[in-house]
Amino acid sequence: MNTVALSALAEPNRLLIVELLRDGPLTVGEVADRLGLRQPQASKHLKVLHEAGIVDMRPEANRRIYRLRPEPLKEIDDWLESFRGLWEARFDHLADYLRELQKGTLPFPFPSKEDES
Amino acid sequence: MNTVALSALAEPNRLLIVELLRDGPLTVGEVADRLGLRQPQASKHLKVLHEAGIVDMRPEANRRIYRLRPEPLKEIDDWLESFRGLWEARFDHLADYLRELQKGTLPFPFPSKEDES
DNA sequence: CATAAATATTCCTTGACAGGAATATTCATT
DNA sequence: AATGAATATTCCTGTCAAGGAATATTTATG
Repeated sequence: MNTVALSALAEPNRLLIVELLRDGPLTVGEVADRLGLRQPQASKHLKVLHEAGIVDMRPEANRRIYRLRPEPLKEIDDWLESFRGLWEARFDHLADYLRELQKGTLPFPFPSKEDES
Repeated sequence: MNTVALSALAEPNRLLIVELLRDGPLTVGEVADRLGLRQPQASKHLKVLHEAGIVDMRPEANRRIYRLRPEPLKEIDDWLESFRGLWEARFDHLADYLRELQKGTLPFPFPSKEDES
């Protein structure tokens, strides 16, 4: 998998920008206003998102309108698909599992997250 | 959304570690071997993944066995769900759309990605 | 043509992070 | 107790990314 899109999304303000653009295209100024960013930072973040292919841009007179592109997000989604089995494990045989657990015949009784240091 | 897991995954070696662990738990040494990393770097990356909640750890005598945790990945997956409409747009009304486009009544005939500088 | 609005870019500083090398820690084995 | 194996931690260094401030660029408008 490509880590370019992930790096771009790992910055909190950029993640918020992406969530904003989910509801439709916005100009730089609108993004800056709604997130309380200074204009140059909004421009810079949008530039990073653009270079990562996460947004489109189209000039409209004075302004620049940025719009979300689906492809990189879909790519991450596709990657996650190969992990979906992890949390979609079925509970059809939960009773059986617990029985085995009690007999102490199972290999991996991991501690819960909370038990760890 | 939380960016902790995203930051952890944005590092190429860590992303590879996660892909390795998809097929089952591994020790530090096994991770290092399979990715051609030095042991300390493997330990450090696993530490970051652990702090991000992406992996479990359980000591086994001399070794430490790391295992993937579903929760953070599922969290990202859930977040992406709100964007899925972007690439699952239906084409039922494509003909209508093209007709409107020809009449020049539509607001957003964006340039293609390739047209951009 | 001068000015203002919207946006991009540059420069600077600071903090985080990754890898390398060395060392510390923990546990099993003899 | 001494040694070795597996792992963690520390220290160092270089790189990179983010925000602030200032400035450049582009376009509309009077």
